[in-house]
Amino acid sequence: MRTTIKDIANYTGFSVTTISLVLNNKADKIPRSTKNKIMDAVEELNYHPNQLAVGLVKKRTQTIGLIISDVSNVFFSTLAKGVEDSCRSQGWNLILCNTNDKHDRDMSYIQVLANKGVDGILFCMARDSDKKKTEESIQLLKKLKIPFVMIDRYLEEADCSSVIVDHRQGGYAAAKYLLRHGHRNIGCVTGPSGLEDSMERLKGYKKALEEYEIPYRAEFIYEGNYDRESGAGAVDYFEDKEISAVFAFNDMSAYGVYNRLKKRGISVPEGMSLIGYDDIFFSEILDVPLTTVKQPIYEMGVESVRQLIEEVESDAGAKKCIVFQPALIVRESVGYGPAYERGGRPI
Amino acid sequence: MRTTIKDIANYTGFSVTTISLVLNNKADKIPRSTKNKIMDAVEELNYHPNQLAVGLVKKRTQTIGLIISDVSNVFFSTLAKGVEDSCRSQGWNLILCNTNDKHDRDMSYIQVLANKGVDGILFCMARDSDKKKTEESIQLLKKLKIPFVMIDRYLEEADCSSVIVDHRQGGYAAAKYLLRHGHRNIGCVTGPSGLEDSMERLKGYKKALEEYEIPYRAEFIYEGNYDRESGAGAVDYFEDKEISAVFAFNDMSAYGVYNRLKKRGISVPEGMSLIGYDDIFFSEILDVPLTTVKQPIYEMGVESVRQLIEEVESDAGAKKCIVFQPALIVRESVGYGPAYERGGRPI
DNA sequence: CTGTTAGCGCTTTCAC
DNA sequence: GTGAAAGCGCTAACAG
Repeated sequence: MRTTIKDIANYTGFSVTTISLVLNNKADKIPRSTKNKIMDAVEELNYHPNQLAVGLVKKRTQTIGLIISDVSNVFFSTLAKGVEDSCRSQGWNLILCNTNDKHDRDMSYIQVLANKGVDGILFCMARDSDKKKTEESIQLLKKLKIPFVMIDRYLEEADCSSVIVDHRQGGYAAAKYLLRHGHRNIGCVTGPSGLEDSMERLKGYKKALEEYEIPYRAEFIYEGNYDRESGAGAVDYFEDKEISAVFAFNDMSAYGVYNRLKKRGISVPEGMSLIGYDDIFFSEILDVPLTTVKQPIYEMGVESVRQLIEEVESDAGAKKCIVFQPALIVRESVGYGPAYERGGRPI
Repeated sequence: MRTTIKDIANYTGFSVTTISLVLNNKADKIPRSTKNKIMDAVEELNYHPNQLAVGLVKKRTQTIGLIISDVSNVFFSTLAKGVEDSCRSQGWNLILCNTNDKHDRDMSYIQVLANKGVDGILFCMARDSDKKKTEESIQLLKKLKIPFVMIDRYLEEADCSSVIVDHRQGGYAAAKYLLRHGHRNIGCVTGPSGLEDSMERLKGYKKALEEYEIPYRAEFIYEGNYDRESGAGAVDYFEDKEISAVFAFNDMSAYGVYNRLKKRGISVPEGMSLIGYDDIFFSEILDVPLTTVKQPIYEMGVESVRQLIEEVESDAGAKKCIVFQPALIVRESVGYGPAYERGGRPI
């Protein structure tokens, strides 16, 4: 049997109250000598409070839940790492929940976590969530009165904290970098048109064009699916479009672009400039290291925990939307375009 | 305030005992009518038992802890996915613990998990654990009487369950595949000589040579560090060794080999055959897709949970060492060697 | 068939 | 300064 607080009481001759008091640093009026005796006994009997009992009475467990779709996806595993590191450093624990992007698992995990008495939830909503499902999740969370912060998703209506990245800025930075290098006809390989992050990147791209007073041309946009095939398909599609650079909305499709170009004997960056998004680990080690846009995923994990704990500890607290800026990672896949040679307008 | 069992009792007019009985399916003698009333009330008041209270009295939490060094490492995130999936399907939960390979974090997490009342622990020991530290961890686990299964590490002495992969077999399979393709002079790029998995792969390699009655030549072995640089260094080292194939002990170093060969104008598999180990995701999408050895990591996660839960539920139960066999994934990086053309001895 | 009661291990109010 | 006692929400003997 584990040592309990009673054991310490018996062993030292004090009451459980006294033990509890000194263990919880509420022992203003208890003399050093008593404290010492108790601490010695704790050490000697190797006492560690049963956190189930503590949680039951304090209604705090120092535990949070992380709901994501799939830890084996590098985005989420990086996030989870940040979350876990942040938890540990503050003495908290983490319950991991994979939903495989199923909304009903979101729902059931929220309930399970509530039953386990987590103090808060970090919530990456399932991708299959439409407006109604989203609302349902949020509603449940609110009914259960569990503090939560949404990750990678911002909801105007839902009064809650979010940690997101500014994809528009990411798209803008990528496009502008290309423009500054003298590219004017820039093809895009987007993600599925339903996804907000893809749409935002596109908006950023448009904004950069506007700044350069270059008309937006729909035929330069190829709707992809964030996979290699999309990249390859885009190259075929762009064949007759006189494009000097491609902005792929993620590295996977950038890689597809790269391979298909190579197959056609077009080299990067000489024959075509290429920029990606995500900075997945092999982007750095390709033959032509990929210039790309990196999201501070780990930091988002860390920050979301900070925000969540703050809300937990202050009971509610101010809801915030924390926006992270992606960073342009310059490597070797972008060269100078025609406008640059003609005396472009580098800012 | 959350609905409690008392609320259900008041609402229905029955006692908490009766409620508890029907909720726990121990209500043999309770009439349908009563049951129905209770279930209706449960539904209506949206009652969910507080698992902290349940855990406190039952001494079971349906929760396990997973101690690994780093979720953001793809090996562990894949494992974690298997573990979590397996937990969910059985109604269990998972507390995730990252140690960054620090032994003292192993120790503190074990204690924390115990305090939280987990029913068992899946334990990937920190890499920095020497014999003494290893013993210390195991000792603690045993003192705490927490069922645990070791992952990726087998300890003869420690009477406990393990889930491991047969790296010797992996090394054997890779080497034999090369031999069957007519290669006789096969270079190896190993991992650090201290790591057991690397040593095991080497033993498998030797065993295959023996089977073919080919003398083992120490100069064909290049000690690497599981990184790209190791692969590049190996190519330089092998330059004057008349080797027709390289067995890299992981895909990262295989990739290093591949790149350096390319730089030297040697093509794979025409100029040199190459085989890797791990099957990391980009091995498949390289220009020359890499033939490699794949560990069933996800399945190991699933299986380790199965074993752990079995031990938890049977109180102790039989300790087992579950050995997984790696699989050879044949792609395009291995060609035929000199012995094959001279009429080799394919089995 | 159902209810009373005694905990599980802890915190906290209140009294001495 | 310290302790008795109530109670967190639940389960499980034991009665009846």
